[in-house]
Amino acid sequence: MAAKTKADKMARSARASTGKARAARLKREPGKPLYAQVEEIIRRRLIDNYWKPGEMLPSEFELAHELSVSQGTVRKALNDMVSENLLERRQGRGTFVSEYTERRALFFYFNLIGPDGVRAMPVSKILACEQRNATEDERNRLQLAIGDSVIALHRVRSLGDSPAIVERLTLPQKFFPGLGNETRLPENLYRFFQGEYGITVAKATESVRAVAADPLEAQLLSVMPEAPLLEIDRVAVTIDGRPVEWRLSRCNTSDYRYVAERG
Amino acid sequence: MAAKTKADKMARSARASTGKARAARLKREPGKPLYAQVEEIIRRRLIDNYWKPGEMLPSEFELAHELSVSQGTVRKALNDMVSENLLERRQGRGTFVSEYTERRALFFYFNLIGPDGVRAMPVSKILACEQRNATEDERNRLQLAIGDSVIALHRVRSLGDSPAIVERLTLPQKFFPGLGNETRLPENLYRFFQGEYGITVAKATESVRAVAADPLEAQLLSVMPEAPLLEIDRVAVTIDGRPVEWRLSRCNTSDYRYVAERG
DNA sequence: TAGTGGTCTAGACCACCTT
DNA sequence: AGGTGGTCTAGACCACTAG
Repeated sequence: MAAKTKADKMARSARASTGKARAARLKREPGKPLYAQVEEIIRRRLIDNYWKPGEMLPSEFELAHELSVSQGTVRKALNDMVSENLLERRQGRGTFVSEYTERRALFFYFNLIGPDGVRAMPVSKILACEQRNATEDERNRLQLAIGDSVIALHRVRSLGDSPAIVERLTLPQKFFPGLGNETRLPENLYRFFQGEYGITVAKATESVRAVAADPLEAQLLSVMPEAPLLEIDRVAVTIDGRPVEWRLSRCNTSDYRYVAERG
Repeated sequence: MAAKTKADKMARSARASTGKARAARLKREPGKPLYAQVEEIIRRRLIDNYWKPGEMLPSEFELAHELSVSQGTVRKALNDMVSENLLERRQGRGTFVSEYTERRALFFYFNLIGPDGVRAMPVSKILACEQRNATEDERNRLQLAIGDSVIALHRVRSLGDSPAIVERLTLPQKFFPGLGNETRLPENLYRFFQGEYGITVAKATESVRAVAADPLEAQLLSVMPEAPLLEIDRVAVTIDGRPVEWRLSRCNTSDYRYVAERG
């Protein structure tokens, strides 16, 4: 994916010149550091898919020359964006736009782990998929207007042979043209969003609480009605802060735990 | 707390020279960056309480001179430690050792929030406090040996007038000499640890799951037996990685949520 | 061997806080 | 006014990766 052909390289150079023409030459602005302006420009190009996931950016030196700043300033901007997980840098290789790999997805967006500390990709079965107008809750969570359409998914996910999670997903229709009443979707949804719709999920906010299983959930998860379930409420947003998914998961945590680091 | 008197300053200078004598002059080591060595030295001094919480460190220039490296190298080390929450830097003021303030404690170590998004400090009531030998679970969590003694606390914490959390705390006796069968402890425990025992909690690992309330918990929290509760399992560790507290909290999350950021 | 990022230095100037 | 950290530059050398 990261391998570069000569054609790729030439295409990139061609775009680079249009980029140079487009980018106003950076000038000192009071109260706004140069490196912040560099970050904005790079962020903009990521949002516009000018540099695509997995692609290599120009070297520090090239960027510095293009934007008329020093290499050190570009370096600070790039390193800042690495800590936002937008870029990855490897000594001797280059700077790359982050991709959703299986490993990344597991690490960042699936923090249920088994008693042995191992994370496993779940297997999903879609129970229902419909298009309809957003409810009030959905409009609030996803910043939608009255009358906006959403795709609503209902699915069960299994961890190690047994059903463990019941999940309701809501996606704004406008971000996913052509995605209709699917019965089959890939397990790694965020990579699918990125590959098929150019939607890059950059981060997510989650909150969790304990709830009692309703009869349907109890049946789907093979637990007693009223059994305690862990509810995970997640809103995923793009690099530019637009919410693209609301996910409400209810998990049987008798064998799994949700982990977090503090400090 | 951060205000500096002349006496403070002179005491610091006096210690600084002993520090200089102690610290081997830094030299290039293959495979180990200079800034990493600077970090180690500073970290060591924090662990030894050579610089105490709230205290100001020498300026970049002074540290650079003392360790015979450039100011930029010291800067990188200090900024790295800021992102670990060990230090705080403020333009025009100086670099300070992090303290547990009320605000910090709430933000980092109390992530239950109300429906309005507000965090409130809970009020605790201690039900029991005993000294005894560590159980096997406790030995594993706190890295203790057979026969090591612990202080075990059982308490109920209220959020906004109603009891919301039942908590069991286990502290290795060896870290808290003289702490016995207390019935009264301050609400901000980590600041208490720091002030009274020189124990600085640097980070914590938490995992959560949903459980059913047992009869005692149900009574203490005024919920039905078997009601779903959020269990938070936390191990807090010091700067040098020694576990100093195991905390098992069971929370009524009908009004509160546990939040996390991903990405 | 050429090109990349990683480290390190030295020095300039700015923004902010304290006195 | 003097001291602090924040920004920015320019250039040197090292470590790693690739062809």
